[in-house]
Amino acid sequence: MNDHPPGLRERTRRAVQQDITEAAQRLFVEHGYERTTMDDVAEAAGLSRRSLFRYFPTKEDLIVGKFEVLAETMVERLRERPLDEPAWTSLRRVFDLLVPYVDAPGKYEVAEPMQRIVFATPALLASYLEKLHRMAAAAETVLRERAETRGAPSDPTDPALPAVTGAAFSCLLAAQHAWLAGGAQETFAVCLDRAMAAVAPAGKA
Amino acid sequence: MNDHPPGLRERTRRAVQQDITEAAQRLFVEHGYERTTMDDVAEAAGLSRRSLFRYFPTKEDLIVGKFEVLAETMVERLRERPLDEPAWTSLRRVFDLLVPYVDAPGKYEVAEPMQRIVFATPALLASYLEKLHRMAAAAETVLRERAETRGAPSDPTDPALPAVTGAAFSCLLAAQHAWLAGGAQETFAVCLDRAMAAVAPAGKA
DNA sequence: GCCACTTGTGGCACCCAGTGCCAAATGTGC
DNA sequence: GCACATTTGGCACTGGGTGCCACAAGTGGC
Repeated sequence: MNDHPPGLRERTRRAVQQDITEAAQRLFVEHGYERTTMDDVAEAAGLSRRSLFRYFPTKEDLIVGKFEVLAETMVERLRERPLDEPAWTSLRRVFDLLVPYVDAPGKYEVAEPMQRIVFATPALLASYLEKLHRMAAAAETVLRERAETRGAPSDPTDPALPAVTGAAFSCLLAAQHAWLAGGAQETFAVCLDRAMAAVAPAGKA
Repeated sequence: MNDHPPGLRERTRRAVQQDITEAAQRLFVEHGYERTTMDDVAEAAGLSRRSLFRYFPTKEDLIVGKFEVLAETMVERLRERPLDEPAWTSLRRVFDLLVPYVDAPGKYEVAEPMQRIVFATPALLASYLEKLHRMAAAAETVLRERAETRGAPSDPTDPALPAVTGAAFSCLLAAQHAWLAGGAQETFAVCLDRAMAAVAPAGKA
């Protein structure tokens, strides 16, 4: 709705946001997530606690906040997939969006400790799982629309579609976990392929 | 380790716990989860805030706490399944443990609003998803052990097994959601069957 | 350049979940 | 009954998060 070339306002905001995440991640790696307070982050980022909360509404968002944007991009990509493609394949292709986030050259050193922190911190893991769940729900909606334009019944009370999309996201999570456990010796994309091949639903839903 | 016949101590504790959950659920249904404070619950249950936190370490546990026990029972049941049974089938059978919690006669009126609250409250949903994830991890461990006693390689960095167990739990979640959406016109067990049939992995992991 | 106007900032007080500590009450074993 | 362990509740404190408000800073019109 708003595609002005990014004004100065917006750019400084993004810059500050970037500064904050970097400062926060540094602190989290150094002292641990739970032992780092929002005051610490604010001080390290050079702004007031009150303003910090205007950039990141919750502490969790300092880490898992970026998935908000990702979810939207994912939905867009999903719409662009060929209409006759099986849902499972579409989802696999859409997950490629995550790849640059984890094993792009150079990104690993940053992404890896963050992911470890997420899996090690109950509150963060919970928040992350919830975000994934919302992404899955959004994906499900798109898939349902597509099924209908293709001319399918798609009973909203039938658990088949949510089950399949949910399973796909479980594979995503399993792949992420395996990638971490294996010390990133394998590509994330390879882990993802393995995980999704292991489940590979029969029904095209 | 401790199977004394439940002493008086333990019994009163359970009774109080029961009272608290009932009071809490009543308040949650009446005023909503987030607008109900722990002080409110304490007062309604007739004990001090401080003691309330000794029975339920977090507010979320007032609702999703019971899953702790459930997870243990699930693991036990999983061990009792025949060794040559495919993981997917074992998991389906184990999920039957949940059935009495949701559509036992009479339980519906209590279980249904609680589930709605969980799905409607981000914090609760997150907490619930995390518990499911832990259950899945526990199940995965058991399945891995079983695979090994059966004489299988089971590389701990292979995402196949976690993917399959994760997918199964996704089906569980989808079934629950569908059951709620359908106003419980279908049995929960039926929803579960439908969801798991829709995914039905090819590899036996 | 000044003037209105909108937007971002920081400080303050506040709410609520959760914890450590301690003294008083209450139950348990002998 | 007494000595002991456990439970309880009060209190003060931490930390995440919000509403409010006064003030600074960018923005646009002239």
